[in-house]
Amino acid sequence: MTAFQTAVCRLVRRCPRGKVISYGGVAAIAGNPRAARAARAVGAIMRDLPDGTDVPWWRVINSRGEISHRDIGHGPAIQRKLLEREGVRFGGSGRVDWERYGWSGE
DNA sequence: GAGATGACGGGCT
DNA sequence: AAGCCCGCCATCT
Repeated sequence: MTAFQTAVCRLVRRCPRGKVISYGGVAAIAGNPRAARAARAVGAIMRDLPDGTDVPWWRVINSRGEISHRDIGHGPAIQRKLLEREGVRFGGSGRVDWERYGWSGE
């Protein structure tokens, strides 16, 4: 475990149910000054999380408020269901209301 | 240490 | 609106 991974995981674990945050946001709150760029690294960490982890990785989405994964097919469906189960509503364009569900680290 | 990689972001077409 | 491209970061080879 690197220091960066530890910081990111600790932060995401604090994200409350029914809330979401962007990859860039995680990097920023985790203390990375180049958040917009470090976002990629955050994604890599989420990707490597094992099943049964205590890190709510599904609450981490892209800056547009949608489930990204760039270009996958069925992966997003699982994440979306997990979020909807917590009360997060998706708009017609498949996006969440950032103002309503966004988390800023409190 | 150099090159490749990708759950990203932002800007341009 | 949808897609493409480029830049940067942490990691892995």
